[in-house]
Amino acid sequence: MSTKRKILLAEDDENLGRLLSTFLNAKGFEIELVRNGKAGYELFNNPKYSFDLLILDVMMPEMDGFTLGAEIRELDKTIPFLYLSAKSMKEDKLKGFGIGADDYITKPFSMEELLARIHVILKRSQPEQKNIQEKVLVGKIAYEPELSILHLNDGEKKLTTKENLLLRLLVKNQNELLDRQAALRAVWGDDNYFNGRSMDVYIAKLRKLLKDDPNIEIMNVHGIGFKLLVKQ
Amino acid sequence: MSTKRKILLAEDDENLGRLLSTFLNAKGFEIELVRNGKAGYELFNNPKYSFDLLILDVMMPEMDGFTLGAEIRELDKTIPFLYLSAKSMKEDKLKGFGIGADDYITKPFSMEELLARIHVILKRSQPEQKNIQEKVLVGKIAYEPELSILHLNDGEKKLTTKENLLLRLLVKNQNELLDRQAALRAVWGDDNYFNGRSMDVYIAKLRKLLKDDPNIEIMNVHGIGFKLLVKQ
DNA sequence: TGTCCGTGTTAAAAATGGTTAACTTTTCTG
DNA sequence: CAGAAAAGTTAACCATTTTTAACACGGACA
Repeated sequence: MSTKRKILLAEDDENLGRLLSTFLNAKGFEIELVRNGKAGYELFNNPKYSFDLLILDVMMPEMDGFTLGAEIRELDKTIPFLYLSAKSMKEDKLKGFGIGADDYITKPFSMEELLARIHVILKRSQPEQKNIQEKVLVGKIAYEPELSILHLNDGEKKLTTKENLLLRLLVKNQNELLDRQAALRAVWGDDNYFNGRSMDVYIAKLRKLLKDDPNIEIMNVHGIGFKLLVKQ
Repeated sequence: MSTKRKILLAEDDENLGRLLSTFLNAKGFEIELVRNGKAGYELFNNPKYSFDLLILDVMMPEMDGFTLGAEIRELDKTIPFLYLSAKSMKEDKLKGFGIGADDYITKPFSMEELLARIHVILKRSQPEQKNIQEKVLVGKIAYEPELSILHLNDGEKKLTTKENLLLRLLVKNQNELLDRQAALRAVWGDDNYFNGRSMDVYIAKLRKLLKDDPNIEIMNVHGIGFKLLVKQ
């Protein structure tokens, strides 16, 4: 599981700052909020922190967003940042892009649009190169989710699509509850009764496969879901 | 600096189309202009062309921009595209981003802003990449899509049209899912039952050819599509 | 303690895919 | 332009994957 994306938010408007902070936090980001450009510059430079994205208000006290963006660009040629601005004058936008911003959003904007644009930037700026070699250890059984392969005592077992999707979910939630409905929607797209019975069939199949390691157990939580228990 | 960046512009408004075309041309891009979604899809699919960026109008005859973007995204997971739209309704924007667009620009916009946003996208989108070059290595097998040639252990194999189109798609989506219907529409133009069976026959042929490298596998994803797995 | 509901398990049915070969269409070539 | 060769499609048969059905079990709760 990947770690949280860290965002430096420089916004002097207290309300907007708190609002954005809370919203993005709820969406799974880690936010550091500063109230002026100078503080933003210092935090960016503080070696204890490192960020995946910067969101800069254009108009701020101490040091405006354009200056901040430019100074940061001097230090880091690739870190993505975007501007929030009350003005929508063309020259400002062009100035922002000229400094090297990845986006320029004018207020008022919808939270959801900001979120969508953040995702676009992160997708392009850190292309997680998919490693199909990735191997996960489930107990002492090796599992290659990208290749749908389980390495058992008596050789490799090629998993079917559904087996693989379900096992992947269970492993991702190792030792935590995997909600029944959530799993159904993720694997079958719909949580109706029949898909539920299909899933139960697949749970049985996986249990049979995972019997290889006696410390692994797929536990049922009555009426709620399943839990893949891996005892050390 | 490499060759000119190629842009596919899908815009039904004749004036705007010509204007954009001329402007971007003057800025050093090579533009292919089409007037509806269907033509856009066909040009994108034409193996004689390859693009660095797509600019899609949302409202177009034959096939709207959203559908076009979605169909293209099925065939190519990484090609960047952006929307131009007269509407500025939030849901539309979110729909556009949801499909995988890199930007969503509402009319009227300034040419200079469009240009700035194009540069941002091109800067971030991997220039080294899956855009098929002259010669590609699939595992240790060399493949020349333009010439329909596969370099196998025992000499060159000249591929037929269908073999080549299908392999090209698989290679472009290397290690990612190639949707069954999308592939059928791209290669056969229609995803009816019989074309599906034809494709299965061609998958079998390609498997036989690719057996040359044991690290290559065309995996089926039941009911969904195929995945060309290339293990290093 | 009996009944309901959710789950466990197995088997059969249905859907989808793999492969080969026959057949049809297209392209090449004399 | 005819015949051959190549390419593409359809058919048939078998294998694999997924869904559905059937029956059993066990916990929750009146």
